Amino acid sequence: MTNGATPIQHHGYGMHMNGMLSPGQQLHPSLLREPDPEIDHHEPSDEDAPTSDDLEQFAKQFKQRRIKLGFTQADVGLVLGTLYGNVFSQTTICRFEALQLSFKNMCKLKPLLQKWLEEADSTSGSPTSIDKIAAQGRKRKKRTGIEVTVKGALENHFLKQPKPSAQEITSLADQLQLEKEVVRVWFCNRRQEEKRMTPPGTIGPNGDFI
Amino acid sequence: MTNGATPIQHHGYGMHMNGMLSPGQQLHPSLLREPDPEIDHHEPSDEDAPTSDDLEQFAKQFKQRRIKLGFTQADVGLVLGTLYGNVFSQTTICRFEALQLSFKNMCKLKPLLQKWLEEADSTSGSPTSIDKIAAQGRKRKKRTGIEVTVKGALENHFLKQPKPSAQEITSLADQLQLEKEVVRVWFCNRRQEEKRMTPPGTIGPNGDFI
DNA sequence: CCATTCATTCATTCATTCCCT
DNA sequence: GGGAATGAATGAATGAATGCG
Repeated sequence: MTNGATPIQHHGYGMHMNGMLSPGQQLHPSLLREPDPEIDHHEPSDEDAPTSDDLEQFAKQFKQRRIKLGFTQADVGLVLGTLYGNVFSQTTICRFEALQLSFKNMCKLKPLLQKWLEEADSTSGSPTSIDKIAAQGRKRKKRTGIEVTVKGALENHFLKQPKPSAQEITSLADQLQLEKEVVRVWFCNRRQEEKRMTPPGTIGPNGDFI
Repeated sequence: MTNGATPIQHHGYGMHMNGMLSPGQQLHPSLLREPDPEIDHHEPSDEDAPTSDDLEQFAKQFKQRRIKLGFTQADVGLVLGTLYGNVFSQTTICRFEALQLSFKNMCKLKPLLQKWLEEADSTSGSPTSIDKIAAQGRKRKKRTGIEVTVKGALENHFLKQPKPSAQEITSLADQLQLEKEVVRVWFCNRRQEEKRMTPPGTIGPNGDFI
């Protein structure tokens, strides 16, 4: 649900109505200000091309400040929308903090988050209307649960061949009793994983980079 | 998970404004080092994956020492925060001692508690004031009380089908006169329970493992 | 005070969209 | 048809409130 608080109980299922925060979620009190009129401030002004270290550093700092200020990841995502017109999900903020985005993507988001951080201090509780854009209706495929053992098999294949051909996918899907599409998507996602700032297997026990 | 390493993160922030410790309680630094004959101490070196037995052993030992030292579970949770930056609730410490966390979670917490245990003796002054970040009002949903009979019904369904679909949840909620969300959360929690080191139904009357 | 139950926040996995070419 | 950005749904970690003895 996500809908904050309405007692209304059932709505059609399968539809989205998304965009929502977790149920019962109450937004940070100071949420929402007006959209910044000059969204277009993308001067090459200062921070261009950050280094990996910059990003790592910033991400850490960002997280700390966010927490101190009492915002959840979801809050931040929403505020970005009201500030700059781009709403982001909790997922994305989470990934940013954990450096689980591509370098390029990190660079893109950094300025937005940075600006938010700078402005976050000013208090003000304006009310808000989070007008969630109402949904649009496509029904989403039911999430497929992949067995651990099956995942292992996929992982093995990936190590041998990260970009299987259509046929390989088909036969693999066949063997593993999965839809072909599911297998294809799995590989897409797995490949993306390799491209993050912190690819699988690069983080030490303490969160240090290797 | 893709890899065994723990991801960066740590949590423990919180805005809790409560004062959970009772006022009278003072952590007293009477440090008695008791000669525990059979401490299974791994070298301070690092954390290698402990076995279930290690954990069980440690948890028991930890509890004993904690009590001897005169700390409550809440105290420990708080001190961890001041020592290492991660505050934990009484609940979490309780779960640790009772092995009611996932194996992975137990492994994560063990080093911290171990370290605290080692250092607990040397203290005497309790430094620190917990920096309370002013939390403010994000309102929490009122806790729903679920009737015993209703719980029974949920439990039955769980045994048949631990992962009900959205529709099942809806209809169940309908039958039981509960909010859909409450039902969904109930199932989430129930599933988690199964994943603890000591799942429901595995403890004998004496607290022994089965 | 400790234990348990309902609830929230953070992390990960499967899925979708939008280019591209 | 793939890659990149991004999200919903789900799982995992953790807590507040309550129960209880």
